[in-house]
Amino acid sequence: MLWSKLFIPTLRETPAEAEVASHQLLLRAGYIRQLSAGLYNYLFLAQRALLKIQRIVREEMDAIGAQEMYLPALNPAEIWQESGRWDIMGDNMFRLKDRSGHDLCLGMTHEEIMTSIARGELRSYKHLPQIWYQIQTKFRDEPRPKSGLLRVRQFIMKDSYSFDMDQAGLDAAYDKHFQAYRRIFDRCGLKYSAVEAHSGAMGGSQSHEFMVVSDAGEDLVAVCRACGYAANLEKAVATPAPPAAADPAGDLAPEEFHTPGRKTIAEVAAFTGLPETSQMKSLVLVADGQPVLALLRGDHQLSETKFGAVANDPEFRAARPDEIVQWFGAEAGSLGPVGVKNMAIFADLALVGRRNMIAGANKDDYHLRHVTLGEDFQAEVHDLRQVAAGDQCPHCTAALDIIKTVEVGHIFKLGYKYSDTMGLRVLAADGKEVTPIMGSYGIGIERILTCAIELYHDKDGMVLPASIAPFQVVVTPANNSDAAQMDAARSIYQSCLALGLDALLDDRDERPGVKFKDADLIGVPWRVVVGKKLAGGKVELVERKTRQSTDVPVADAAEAVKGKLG
RNA sequence: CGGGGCGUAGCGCAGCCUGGUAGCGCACCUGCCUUGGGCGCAGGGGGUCGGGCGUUCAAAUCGCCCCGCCCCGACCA
Repeated sequence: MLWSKLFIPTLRETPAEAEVASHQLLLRAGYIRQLSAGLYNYLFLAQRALLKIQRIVREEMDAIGAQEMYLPALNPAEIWQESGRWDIMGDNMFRLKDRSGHDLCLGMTHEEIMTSIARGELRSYKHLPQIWYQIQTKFRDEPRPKSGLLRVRQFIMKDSYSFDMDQAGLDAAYDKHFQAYRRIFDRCGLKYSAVEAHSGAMGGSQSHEFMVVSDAGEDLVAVCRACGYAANLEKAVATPAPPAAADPAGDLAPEEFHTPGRKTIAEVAAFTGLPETSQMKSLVLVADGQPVLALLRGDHQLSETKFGAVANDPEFRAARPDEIVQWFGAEAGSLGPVGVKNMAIFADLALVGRRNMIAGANKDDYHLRHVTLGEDFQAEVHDLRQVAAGDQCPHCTAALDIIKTVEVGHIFKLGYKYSDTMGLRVLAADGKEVTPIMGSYGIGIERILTCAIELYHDKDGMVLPASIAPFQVVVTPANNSDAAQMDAARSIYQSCLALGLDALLDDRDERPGVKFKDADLIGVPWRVVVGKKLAGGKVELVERKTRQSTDVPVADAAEAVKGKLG
């Protein structure tokens, strides 16, 4: 295509509202423009790159036998009410009414719709297995859209759903997706890792997230550099560092002592001269309308995901100050488990085997020493704590790192949640009715582009992998008013097209510096410069990534580019 | 939702404290010039100063309310 005819509004300066590199470059390179918070216009270049990504996704999905569909984004409330997600999704779902007052919503994912298709048509085990997918726009009323295309309210998602007769079938569908995802992200040039993930409260038995390491990311992942263990922090397990001080030995009884004004773990540690690891942290939470006391080692953090799963209420909340006073007779700085009878008590694993710790006395400005789990109070023991950097890897005992990542894909075994609640049944070979088992698999299309930019850019712009760059090569005549240069450039451009390359001819009447800057900015992987060396029959072939330049004869230029692109 | 910041030409900003003519750089248009890393000269166009109400002879500037956007914490591809 001819650059002079295209709409590629590059910016010399970085717009003030953009913080992360990919957002800045997408704006500067003329890929996108913002319409509103979390809503972006994808201009020509973005659309081209996204189409290339979608093509790769399509090819790999088709290769595992998945069938593409196109489904409504506008959904009736009823189908979401059937699965129960009309209420669960809360404010994250865009809702509206039609002219006759019926409730509708904009789809966030398509489990319900896919299941509704299946239950109407799949009748026999002979119809299974099936893998269905779509590449479509999804809507989520994000509490906080941010970071350019990383977290938005309308985005393109590839989501697929598998239907199988049994667990073994699901395992096979899951594995097919795992392999297909590897091929997709490899072809898009991403550096990523598949990590064990939390599979949600309902039914999920196994789950992996495909994560790209990036400071722009919001997901924390615990990784072991020694053995390769990697897990989302929501799910990660590890052995905590040992307590900083040994517990007092002996079968001691709890003993009250005065701690005036000491409310936080740190204040009590300073006051008693004992480390935070010698204390029990008491948190009061309300799950399913019932109060729960959660106990952790003083220096540990509660994992909200783990607690939500254990308490069977992912929407749990912290207790209000007035509730705490009502239930404990003391304020939040002086709470402990001893004598608590009116609620469930959950203790974290790290408290097992500990003796004679410090805890609140349920009396303002007083704490207890010599508190021991199982002797001075009883509790259900669960894994409640969030893993911290420096904890020991559960597989090899090396120290874990915690890194920031972006989730580009997520696969998980749904189980029977939708097929069961929405009444999907087929007849098995023995004539008995069976509920098929499902899997659900997503990929964020824009996130692939965003992550590629985050991973591959320099001070001059994007350095996109050729597989997803909007153009593979740009032919740049240095001086438009030199007819010989223009003729040669046009001829090379035509040859590139004839070889099937995605080529761009920068025929703009601009100075060479402008053309070079723009080409660098938008991230075209290869550039053919037609300039002074034309007198000697040569043009330059320049690689965006390395800046390496080689001279090639005019007649060979197009073939040379094709060779470089493989 | 809680906390913080910002809103003046397409972009980046100054002006606001101390009220009185709306300004700078880039971009854009015209002409000349120039042609290997965002050239130079000359001329020119473009503004509800986010919106509303108020104070004042007079408001971008002071006060109140609202809206929008960005950033930090609770959610997801």
